[in-house]
Amino acid sequence: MGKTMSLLQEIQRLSSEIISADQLEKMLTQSAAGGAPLRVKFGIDPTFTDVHLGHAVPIRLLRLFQKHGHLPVLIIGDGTARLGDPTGRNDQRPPLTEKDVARNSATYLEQIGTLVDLSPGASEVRQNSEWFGKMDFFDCLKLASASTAARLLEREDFKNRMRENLPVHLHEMMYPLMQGYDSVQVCADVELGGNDQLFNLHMGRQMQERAGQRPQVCITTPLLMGTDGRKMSKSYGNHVGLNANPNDMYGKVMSLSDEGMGEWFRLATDFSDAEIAVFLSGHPRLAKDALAQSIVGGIYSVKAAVSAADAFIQQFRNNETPADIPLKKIAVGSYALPALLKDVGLGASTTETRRLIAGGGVRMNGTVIQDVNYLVQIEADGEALLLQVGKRRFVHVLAN
RNA sequence: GGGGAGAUACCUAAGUGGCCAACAGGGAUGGAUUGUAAAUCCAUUGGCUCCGCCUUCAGAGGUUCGAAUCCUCUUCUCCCCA
Repeated sequence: MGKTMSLLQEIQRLSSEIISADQLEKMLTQSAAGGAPLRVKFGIDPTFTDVHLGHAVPIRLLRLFQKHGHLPVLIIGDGTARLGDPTGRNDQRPPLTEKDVARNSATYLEQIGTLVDLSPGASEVRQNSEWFGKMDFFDCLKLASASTAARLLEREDFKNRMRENLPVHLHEMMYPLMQGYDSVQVCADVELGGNDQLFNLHMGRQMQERAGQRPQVCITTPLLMGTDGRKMSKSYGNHVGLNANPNDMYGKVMSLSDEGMGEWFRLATDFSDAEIAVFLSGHPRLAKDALAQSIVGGIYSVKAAVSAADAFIQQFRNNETPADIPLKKIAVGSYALPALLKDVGLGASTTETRRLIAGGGVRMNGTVIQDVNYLVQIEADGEALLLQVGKRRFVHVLAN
């Protein structure tokens, strides 16, 4: 009983809303008293390949359930991905091809696998095309009859879009129904999602009730804000990808604004509230270092985290060159510096690289070059040339 | 089906015949500084064979010495009516 209570508390710490906590407590108690493990559903849309730390919050919660003997049921939304979850979007997502979906699903599972044990028996992984692929148009109509236009339009982002005179497509309104139907198909006991998913999770309860099942408990988790305080999103460039290499991941976390640290500690690390308080009362840079190391350590290893921290100090505090610099081979000859920079991938256009040069952002073997017309000789047996743009883009150039 | 409004660079959003490669804000990038890729300040933000040239303002035509701005058609969206 005490064990159930502490699990419940841990769950509450990572969640923003539980519908309902009483029901969850009952389920946990029942399960602990020899009942079946809870089927904890978490759905992901393989719409793009990057899973970031924001997604990791519900995944961490999923792991918590798994650690206590419950069964994660992962739904790969390969059926729903064809239309795209409208949540948080001002316009609809472009539809994906089957190939995109397959590739994205694979990388998703790989990245989620860093946090949750996905082996058969420990988890269940399902694709919702399994049931949606079999449905014909009449089944689809039947699904649509499960809700009403008014009910679906209650959704926050639909309401907003209607108010702003932006399009809301009919198929988008099907999305919550499909997600709800997934819950019916896998007989979910609990469903997890970010707190923008509340509406969709509720739909699962309704549809299960309609189908004569026990309605699932819905748990939403707070959304982890991006490094700049806005919603974490790849398109804002403020995300920390789970597949980022340790050094990048460490650096990205270090770019988090000081104000965001408390929440990141709570949602993305295993530190207790007391430990977090100690960090936050100390020096912000040290606190952020601990945060970054903990995050990198959790996904990779403590060793990787320590070395990422060292590399970071070396590169940004001491302005030394990093250890791993990509090497580009290039034909022997004489190059205008802007064109050379562009050729080795340090800029998208010569106009851009010219600006960087003029702005004092380009170094060659450690020396700032501000002459836009500078000519570089690439010799057959010469030493590797070190090109640097800004503080973190380095390339070695060698004749091939 | 009828009537009206709209589509501008990564995003938001000005501009309604020349002063527009296009105001402003956000973001991004570079520089200075520091406690970090925090904060703050400054600069840059279509391309090129770069002190000049080329291609942009949903798409295609047209009017004009000259168009993001005017006209015609097309595509897409929103609103009102049916």
